[in-house]
Amino acid sequence: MMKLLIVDDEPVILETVEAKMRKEGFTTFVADSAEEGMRLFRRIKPDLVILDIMLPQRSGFDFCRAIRKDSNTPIIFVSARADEADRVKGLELGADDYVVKPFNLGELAARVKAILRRSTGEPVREVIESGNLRVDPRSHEAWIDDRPLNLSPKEFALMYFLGRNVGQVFSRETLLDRVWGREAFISGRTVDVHIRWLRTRIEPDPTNPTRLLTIRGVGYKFTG
Amino acid sequence: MMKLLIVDDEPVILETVEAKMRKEGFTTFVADSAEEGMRLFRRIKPDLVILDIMLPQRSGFDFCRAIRKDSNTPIIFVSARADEADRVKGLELGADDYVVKPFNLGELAARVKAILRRSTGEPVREVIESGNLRVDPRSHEAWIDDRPLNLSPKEFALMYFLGRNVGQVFSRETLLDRVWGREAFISGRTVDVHIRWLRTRIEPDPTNPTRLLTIRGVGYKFTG
DNA sequence: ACCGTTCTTTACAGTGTCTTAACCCAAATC
DNA sequence: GATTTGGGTTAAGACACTGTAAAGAACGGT
Repeated sequence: MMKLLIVDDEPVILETVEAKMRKEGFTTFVADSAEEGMRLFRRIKPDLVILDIMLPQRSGFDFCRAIRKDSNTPIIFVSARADEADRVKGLELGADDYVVKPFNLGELAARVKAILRRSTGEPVREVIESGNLRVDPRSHEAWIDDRPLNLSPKEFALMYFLGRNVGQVFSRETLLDRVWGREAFISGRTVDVHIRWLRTRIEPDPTNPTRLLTIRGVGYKFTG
Repeated sequence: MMKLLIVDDEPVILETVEAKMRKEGFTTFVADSAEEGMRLFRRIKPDLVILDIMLPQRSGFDFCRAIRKDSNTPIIFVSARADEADRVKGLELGADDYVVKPFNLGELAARVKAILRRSTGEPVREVIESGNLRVDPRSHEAWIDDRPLNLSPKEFALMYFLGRNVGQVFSRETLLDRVWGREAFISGRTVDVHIRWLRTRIEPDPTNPTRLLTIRGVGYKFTG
């Protein structure tokens, strides 16, 4: 999970921003001073920093410089002033974005996501080939012997995941966690159903599977 | 010695860029408005222009047009926005490169040198052809079978982007990020609408698309 | 200042997909 | 062999997602 460090000397800002970002699914850490922020930064190595430049004694700038000295961690500046000089100074110091108070929380969240998307790059999406099966996440298509299999979104996600981990057994819980997502509170039996559907697509005889196997009492595995 | 003309209305940018370029061994001239820039341009005939398109009253675009009217002097655009439409517009007007703020000074210098090195370099903007579809960013026109499509700016930007990435699926979020630009805080549904409009232009039967496909739960892709 | 174009939002309808629940069967356990 | 446990299978309702139209806002040109 992505970790955010939020540094601001106004408690109210700190709280509201933290609440919003938690709701958006980020893990948050907060600091109300540059010193505390720096300590936290070194310890938790956040994926992005939301930083109020107007901390006392211009220490926001110092903080930014300190971070930039030995990392490329994205920084979003937050400031009460629309002062152009400050803005430029901020960008020059290596800020990735700049938001002026009062700001919209949704907008801030959107910018955070946009930057994280950019900096971390898209997750590696590579084509999977296993026997006569081919799965291409970039075009979101899958084939068997060049015959397209029109998988539904979940079917595709499940197939892609199993295809990346050929031969490994996964419990229903693990599959729910990694294919459905952590927030999914879903009955484990749902997995069975999707497995069945996948079988009807990739197995010649879905009732006697040869590639998508059940390991009784454990889970499922794709043999390749 | 190579002469650079730098045009930007933000004094701090002007200063920092000028300082860097001098240090890199260029002779620099600066202007903080399009008018002043045009005067200087005629007098000193620089080898390259670094131009902020976001000058007041869109005069950056006008300036660019004016230069292109009677010279091939390379131009590097600098902009606060990553907006695809602007980018296309810029390339259409004859920009040789396009740098988005906040930019790294070293990177800017590198681009300047690269462009000057290939004085008769390869064009950055390329025509896209895919089946009977042709998209030309220089003239900002698109055709199907030589029949012009009269795309609106956003339609064009979207078509151009998808055309450069045939077969790849893009989420609404990604499209907003890469076609609309970083500053866009826009409902994802807007993408749907533009997709629909594009379909009415390039699909024989927009209700049953064959080239501009929906990947349910994921996004859209252009198959070519 | 007006008008036409383009962009964005919103609402609603239609439809594909997901999840659940129920029932049945097979395997393990006693 | 009876009982228990786990998985297969199916169908139906709930849900989420997209298509589409239309209205309002923003923009540019005259």
